[in-house]
Amino acid sequence: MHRLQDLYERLLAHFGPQHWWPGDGMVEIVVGAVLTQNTNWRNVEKAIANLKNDALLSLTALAGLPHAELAERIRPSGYYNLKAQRLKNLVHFLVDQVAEYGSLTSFFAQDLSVLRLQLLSVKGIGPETADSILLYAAEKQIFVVDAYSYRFLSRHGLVASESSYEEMQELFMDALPADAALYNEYHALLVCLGKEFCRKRNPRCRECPLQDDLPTDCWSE
DNA sequence: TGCCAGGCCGGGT
DNA sequence: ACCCGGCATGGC
Repeated sequence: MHRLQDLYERLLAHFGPQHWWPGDGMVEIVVGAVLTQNTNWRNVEKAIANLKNDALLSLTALAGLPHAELAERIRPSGYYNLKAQRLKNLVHFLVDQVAEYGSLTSFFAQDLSVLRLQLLSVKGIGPETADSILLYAAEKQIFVVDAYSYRFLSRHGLVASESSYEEMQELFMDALPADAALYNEYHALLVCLGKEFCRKRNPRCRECPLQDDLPTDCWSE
């Protein structure tokens, strides 16, 4: 068994299943993926609630909403002008795809690598956002790498020096069975671990469930 | 109080 | 090909 599989089992045993984005709809997942860029999820929830309360959580509603009104709704998630534009870019792209393929589900049924390149071509959609959409909305077998993933791999000596996003992604995907549900949980567990034990100078770092495997006290540094 | 959160882009070396 | 500033709110 690969080291990364063992670490996964331990994280799962400690934190339990996280069940990220369990079925609130593809549009909500897509919107959340953009809004959570470098932003606390709690702030994103407020923004999504604003949209949901006004029945704006659909591609057509979002596409027809003026920039200022969208920005106002998503204000709590931060970078609201920037994200309003990025959401617009993505929504317009998806509306075009729905027009061509008939539905979001049909569009997402395409080949993974094709979808990924298309998403990355939308301004404001980078690797992590694209992969989050692919994994959590399209349910593709793709591992989502984030800031925690690098610290995790680095701290456990699984990457020598700074690696690219794609290199770290390959590391996980080569070590694990190709399983979207597994990738989903693993990513969520890493975020969970990071939130609790990866804060800089966190005095609770010795309570980290993986502390036994670590050479020093705090694996965040 | 200051620091940070589930990044990405554009301009400068 | 990297490095860096900008983007912005809410929570601890």
